[in-house]
Amino acid sequence: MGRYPCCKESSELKKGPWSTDEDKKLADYIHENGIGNWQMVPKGAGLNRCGKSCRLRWTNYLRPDIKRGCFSEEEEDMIIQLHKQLGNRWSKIAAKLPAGRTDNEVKNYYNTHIKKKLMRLGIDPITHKPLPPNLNHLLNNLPHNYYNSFNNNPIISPLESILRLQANLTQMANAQLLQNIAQFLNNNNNNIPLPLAQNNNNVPMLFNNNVTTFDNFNVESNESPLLFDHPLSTTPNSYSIESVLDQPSPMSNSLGFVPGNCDLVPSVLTSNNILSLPPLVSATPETSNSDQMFPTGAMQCGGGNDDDFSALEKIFCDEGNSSLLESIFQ
DNA sequence: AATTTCGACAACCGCAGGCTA
DNA sequence: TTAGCCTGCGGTTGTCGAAAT
Repeated sequence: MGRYPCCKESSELKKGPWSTDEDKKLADYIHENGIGNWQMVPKGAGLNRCGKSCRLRWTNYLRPDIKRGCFSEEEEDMIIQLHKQLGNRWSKIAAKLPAGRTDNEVKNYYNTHIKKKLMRLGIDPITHKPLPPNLNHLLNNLPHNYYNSFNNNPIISPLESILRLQANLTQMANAQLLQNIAQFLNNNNNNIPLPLAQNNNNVPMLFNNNVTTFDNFNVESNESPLLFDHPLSTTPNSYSIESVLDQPSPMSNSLGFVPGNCDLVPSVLTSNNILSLPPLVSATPETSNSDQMFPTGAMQCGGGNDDDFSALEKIFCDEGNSSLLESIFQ
C-alpha cells in the first residue's frame, strides 16, 4: 500500500549551499519538464539532492516570479500589519504581499529587521502591544538624586547604587579572602604582623571565624559592621524600617548605602532594627587553631577603632606586600 | 594582518494534513 | 479503509561576509 518513497534518507545526498551548476541543472530541468513529482526531480536533473531540497531551492530562490532585493517601506508596513493580524503565518503573509516574496524571505526579514525596529519603537514584535517599561527606561525617568537611609545626605542614583552594590560585594569577598590570608599566615608562624581581635561588647565581629560572621549586628551599638572608615558610627541609632521605607529611592526599602572615606557597604535592615548581612562562608573549621589567634572569635574592623584593623590595612598598603596581594585578588 | 564577533539569510528539520495506491 | 508518501509550513541551524578588536 501507499507510494514508494522516491527519496530515501541517504548520507550520500548532498546538503548545504547550492552551487551555480546545481542551480542551472535544476532550473533547466524545470523549464523543460515543469513541476511534477519533486522526488523525481533530482534523478531527472542529475542532482545528488533529495526532492525536498530541490523544491525548497526552487520555491525560495530559483522561481522566476520571485522578487528579490530590499523591502520597500510599503512592504514593511504591510508585513507589520499582516503579522499583527495573522501572527507567524508566513506563507499567508507572503501570499498577501503584492510582490513575489517567499514565506522564508518574509520570515527572515521580520526576524532580523522588523523585530528590532519594533523594539526600538517600544512595541512588542510578537503581540504588537507596547512593551512594559524596561530597566533603562525606569532609570532614565527616575529622579537623579537619592538619599542615604542613615543620614539623608543626597547620594546616588539607582544605577550608581547597583554599581556600588557590585563593588561592595566584591569588597566583602575580598575581606573574606583577607581573613583566609590572615589565618594562613598565622598558621604558618611567619613574622608578618597580624590584627588582634577586640572583645568589646556590642562591637560587630567582622572577621568571625564562626559561620555567623556579619550576622545580627545591632545598630544601637553605634558601631559599624562596615569595612574601613565610614560615617555610620555617627548616625542616630533610632531609625527603623519604616523610616527607610519613607525614602524616595525605590531601592532604599531594602538597601542603604553609606558614603564613606573608603567605600560604601550595603546593609539590610530587619524589623528589629537589626542590621544584618548574610554570613560569609567560614574559612576554617570552627575548631581550627585560628580561634586561638582571635580569642574572641572576632576582630573589629573600621569604625572608630583604627588599631583593630590597622595591621591588616598595613598588609594591604605595604609596598612589599602589594604585589603579592594584587596577584591573589586578581 | 590575524582573529573574533556579529548579522543576514539560505537551507535544513520535523510536524501535520492531504493524497493516493 | 488504510498505510505511508507528498507537500506546505514554521522553527531552527549553518554558513558566510562584514565589522570590530
